[in-house]
Amino acid sequence: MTDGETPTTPRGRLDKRQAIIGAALRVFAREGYGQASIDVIAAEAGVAKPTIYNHLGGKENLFRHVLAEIAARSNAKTLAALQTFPTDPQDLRNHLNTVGLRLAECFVDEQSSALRRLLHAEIGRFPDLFDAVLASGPNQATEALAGRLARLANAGYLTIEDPIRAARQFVALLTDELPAMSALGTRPVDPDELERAVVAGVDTFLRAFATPPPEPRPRTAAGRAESLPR
Amino acid sequence: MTDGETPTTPRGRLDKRQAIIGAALRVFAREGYGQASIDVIAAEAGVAKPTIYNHLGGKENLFRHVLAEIAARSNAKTLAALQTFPTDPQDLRNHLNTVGLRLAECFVDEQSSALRRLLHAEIGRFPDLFDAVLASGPNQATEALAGRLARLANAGYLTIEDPIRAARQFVALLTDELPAMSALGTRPVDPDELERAVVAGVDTFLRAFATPPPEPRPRTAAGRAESLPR
DNA sequence: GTCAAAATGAACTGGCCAGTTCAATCTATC
DNA sequence: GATAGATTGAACTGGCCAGTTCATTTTGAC
Repeated sequence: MTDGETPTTPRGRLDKRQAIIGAALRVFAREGYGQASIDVIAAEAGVAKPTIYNHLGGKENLFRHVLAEIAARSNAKTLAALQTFPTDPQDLRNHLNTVGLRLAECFVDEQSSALRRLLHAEIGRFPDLFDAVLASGPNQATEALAGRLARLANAGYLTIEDPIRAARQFVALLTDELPAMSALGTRPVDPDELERAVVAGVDTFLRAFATPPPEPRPRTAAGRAESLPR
Repeated sequence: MTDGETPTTPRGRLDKRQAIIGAALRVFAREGYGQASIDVIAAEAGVAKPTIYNHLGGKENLFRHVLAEIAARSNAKTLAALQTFPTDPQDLRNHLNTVGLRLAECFVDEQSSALRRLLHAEIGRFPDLFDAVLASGPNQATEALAGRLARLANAGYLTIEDPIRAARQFVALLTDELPAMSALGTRPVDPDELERAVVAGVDTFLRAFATPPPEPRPRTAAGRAESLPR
């Protein structure tokens, strides 16, 4: 309706469904569940209102599909970021900084942030969604990360008793400043600030978990000086 | 209305205002801003609807007052918890565990959690509230905590370059498991689990920031064994 | 006891929205 | 080009709710 000529919604396709979910994703993320209007979603999808009810039952069902979609996308992004995890621990700190930066970028990603906001907002109305998203997303990422950390520990580069906990703490250290920096994902993040936060998180992580190098001076952790901008 | 006999709302007092804010706090926390109904708030406060509009302008104004109230309470609780921070660093780990547990209890507190949920949910509608609450709450706590940490560092018990960052990371390590454990504050937390999470956070914090004691055996940190359930 | 200010309740307005209905139109396929 | 199924627009129902009005009652102070 808003632009009847654009080929983005080819009017009559069976992928109306995708258009609907995409539009619903945007509108829910923008306005929240309660304030989102089906009419607005229909308009934004370039679709008639009854079509929505044909494809996906009602508002609640639509919302569940949307959350599942965002969760799947965010999870895929995060797991992809973990692929860059160092197996070769030459210059472990730099590798961790790199993978940490990718994880942090996943964290401040617009859709990830929207997902977190929606979960917080609607946990009263949809208590089950929280556990479902947790299981399908962060828990998998934590497991994957824990496996990578365990390999490094096993090879002697890190000293870790509980890899799951270490993985959670790694993420916690990486992301603790990000909500404030991005205003819960509603404003863009300065890449430099993001990198500084990541470097700080990796630094503390290595302080806690790096195995001291074989040289007889384990008291001063290796390569920490150049990572502190101020 | 619901209980016309109770002396909690003495009908006709000027503290109607407090009753209104209290009820609004509960209803907003329970239902969110959009779904909360002024009629319900009025009923729950034992007050007529026009009274709400007399005391506090409209729904939006009421919401802002409510958030200010929760933020102030949570902040006060947190700062009080920080009073127990160790100045005497005998058995630093145990002291940090204690103060960490109090901080974690503040974090999972019903009102703190509700505040976080409401901020996440309504940051689109009330973008200013996020920064306001941040400034009035967590930032003050971080400053206070940083001061305490700096004293310990200055006395040689911790090795900290940036106390503010260390304070943020301390809190991040303490709280990283809590949202999942408490389902964003919507279900009670097992005190044992809470303590275990705190002990784990403090352990990693000390690994990263504790200055090694003068004794020659710093590798096995004291009192860590009993804190690992699995 | 009197009186003014505050509180009450009940009704009312205007607006928004989920979900439905239906006749007309489009689309793909054969 | 005929047909079945999807799509459309538009109107409609029923419900919820913010905010207002007003005549009546309650309250506290004097």
